[in-house]
Amino acid sequence: MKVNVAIVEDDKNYNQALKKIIDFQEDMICVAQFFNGTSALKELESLDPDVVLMDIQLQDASGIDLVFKLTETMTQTNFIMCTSFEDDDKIFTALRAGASGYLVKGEPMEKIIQSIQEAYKGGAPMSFAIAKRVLHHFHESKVQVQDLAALTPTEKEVLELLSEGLLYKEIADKKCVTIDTIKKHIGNIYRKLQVNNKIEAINKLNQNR
Amino acid sequence: MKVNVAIVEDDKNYNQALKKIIDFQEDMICVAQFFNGTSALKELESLDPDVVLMDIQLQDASGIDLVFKLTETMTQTNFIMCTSFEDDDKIFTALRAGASGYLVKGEPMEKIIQSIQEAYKGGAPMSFAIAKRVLHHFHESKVQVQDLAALTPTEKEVLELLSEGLLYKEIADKKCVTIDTIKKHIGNIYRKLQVNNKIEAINKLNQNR
DNA sequence: AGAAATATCACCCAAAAGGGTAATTGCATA
DNA sequence: TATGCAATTACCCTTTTGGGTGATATTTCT
Repeated sequence: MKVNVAIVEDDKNYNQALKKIIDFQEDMICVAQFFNGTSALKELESLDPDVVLMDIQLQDASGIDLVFKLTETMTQTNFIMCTSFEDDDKIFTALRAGASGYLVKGEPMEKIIQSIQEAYKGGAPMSFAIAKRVLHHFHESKVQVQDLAALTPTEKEVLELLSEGLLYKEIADKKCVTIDTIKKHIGNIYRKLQVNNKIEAINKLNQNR
Repeated sequence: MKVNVAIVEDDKNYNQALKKIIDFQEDMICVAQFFNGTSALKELESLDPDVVLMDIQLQDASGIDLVFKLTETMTQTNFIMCTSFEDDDKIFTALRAGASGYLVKGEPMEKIIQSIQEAYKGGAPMSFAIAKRVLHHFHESKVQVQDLAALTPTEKEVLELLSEGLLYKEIADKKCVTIDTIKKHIGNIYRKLQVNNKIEAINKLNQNR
């Protein structure tokens, strides 16, 4: 059984080139080519391809919006975003919208073929530049861990509950202590984290996870 | 120039097998083998390998802690975590600690070799199961976007400022309106998001990005 | 054993947050 | 044109939060 691939790409030459190289593979076939977002949005769902190569920048639509809408119903289809510029924000927006992979244009054809197979198998094919950004996204959390390390176990627990939206009183009830104790803990937390209110403390917490 | 690889793995057989297959490659060489965390922590830094294959579960240490410490100084080295069980939490903790890739044990040797090369080039090699989890991590954000969509542009802006830790008064000054206006906006935000305080509102915001 | 850190509770006070009601203006759409 | 929504301001009130000070018991470390 061949992998069914659809292409949404408004550069006609690139679209054609993709189709050719895909059809040239033994184990995959290009079942549809779209040159704009409107027709893709209308017809892709009924075609139900295994993998879609989706250009991010179309004249009449954003590839990200298309993926966002289409993934609602096409749960079996894997979308690979293709873009000519590596925009930091767009990577994460696209992945959140439901994309499985993210390639920059200019990848060698063999990398694209490999990515289609990887997406089909449930992986997350990405260009190196993109993978680096995604990694960096996680690595960012590493800064300033020493701040949180200064908190005692009780203080960490209180901060955790605070971050869930509990009031002082609710935390006190949960821990079976008075509200004054919680106030004391929170005062100490603020001093150690060098912040002045809940939000700033929670932001510090979130930076570290 | 060959890629210098170090192995930290307490399963002696697996460690040996890895070394053999690495040394068999033309373009890489195993420069060190460690069978416990202590010796790895002491000696890895001076060896300065290009890529380290790091077992997560060592008898005397956690591979994640090792990576956390070592990446502080070994900024040029790429760490690939190896684990026998795919623990959801551990993936993200490891990536945050500074790992470049994450493989489950049982990958074919060719996948491991390919991953070493990918890590060396700055990519993020991952087993399919892991890539799926990472993707899922992003896809999770997709739920409940409709809530935030109900906010007017002004309300979104106010919520954004609120999430940065600004006080009502500071938001009012920044937007050159009275504090009562801000209170009104925030009241509307809470109603639309069905929450009762800042923290809950900001949590909803963070779920969507 | 003594010192330091931690966890607990109490009281006071001011600032901030949250909820309710009401009114005005402008803009867009039915 | 009318209706509704968005944005703005005002005033009322209560609860929550944050900061300061001080005290006591327990645990931890030296």
